[in-house]
Amino acid sequence: MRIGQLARITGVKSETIRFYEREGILAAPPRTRANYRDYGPAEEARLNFIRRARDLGFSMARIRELLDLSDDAVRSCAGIDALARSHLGEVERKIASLKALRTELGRMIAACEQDTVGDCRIIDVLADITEP
Amino acid sequence: MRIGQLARITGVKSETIRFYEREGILAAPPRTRANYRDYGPAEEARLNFIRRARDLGFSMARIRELLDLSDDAVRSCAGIDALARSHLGEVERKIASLKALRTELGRMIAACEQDTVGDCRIIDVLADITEP
DNA sequence: ATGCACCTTGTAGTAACTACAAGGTCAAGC
DNA sequence: GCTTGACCTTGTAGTTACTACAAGGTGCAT
Repeated sequence: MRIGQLARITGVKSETIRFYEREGILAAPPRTRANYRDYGPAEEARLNFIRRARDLGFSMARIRELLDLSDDAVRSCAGIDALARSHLGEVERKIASLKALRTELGRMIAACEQDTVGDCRIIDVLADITEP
Repeated sequence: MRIGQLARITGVKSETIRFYEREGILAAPPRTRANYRDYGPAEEARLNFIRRARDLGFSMARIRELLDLSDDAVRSCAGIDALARSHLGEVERKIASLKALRTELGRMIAACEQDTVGDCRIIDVLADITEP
């Protein structure tokens, strides 16, 4: 498929897809006779991954590392282990923060249902999550 | 406290704190005789919140909305409810994605412990999470 | 009174997009 | 066969959310 269709499917703009290629995070696909980029389903999956990871607040450097975990068999098991553990720590922290946020938002909605506005503790709710 | 100490405590650079003030996401604090910004614990909590929310991939506009939930009593209960529900949806989605990522990272680490490298399914793991 | 660490404003640079300009490609319709 | 329109190409410039640096003021300790 061409870049436009891939953009529609993934919700990532054509310009951004080309940007990812320039940054080396997405491989340059084969070209058609007309010099158009020609993508397959593997690129679609990879692009969806990148998009989600960005939405979760991972930097491009961090995403590059995650993709490396997936890409090369070159890496040693010890290397994979260390990298995966480090990412796992970040993921756990994010989950903890989001759960705290979810609880507070749920509480506010519940209070509203009873028309008892009650003050918002959103700010305090993330206060004791351990440092990133 | 002055901006430097607030920066050390929160891990947010002084320049970034001033930037948040310019953007109206953090109120301008009182000044000392020497025209230095003078912060209290409320600003510290707010700043920690902003920092965590950014780390979780929320845009500044979205954070502004969350802080508005907390700030003004002006808003109607219906307004609070709608906004909180919308944020709750985003939070739930992020949690689901992160849990999938956590599972896969855990699987890879476990495989490594048995020296059975096994291929990485990180990319596929976020594939079926519903669209943001 | 002179370092020194700290603060002030302002401007310019970075990361990760995003938009736009100027032009090439190609299937569809007249 | 030629044009129209949707699509593609590269390249450059703008946006968001910082980040770094310059040029100078403040104030405590020697």
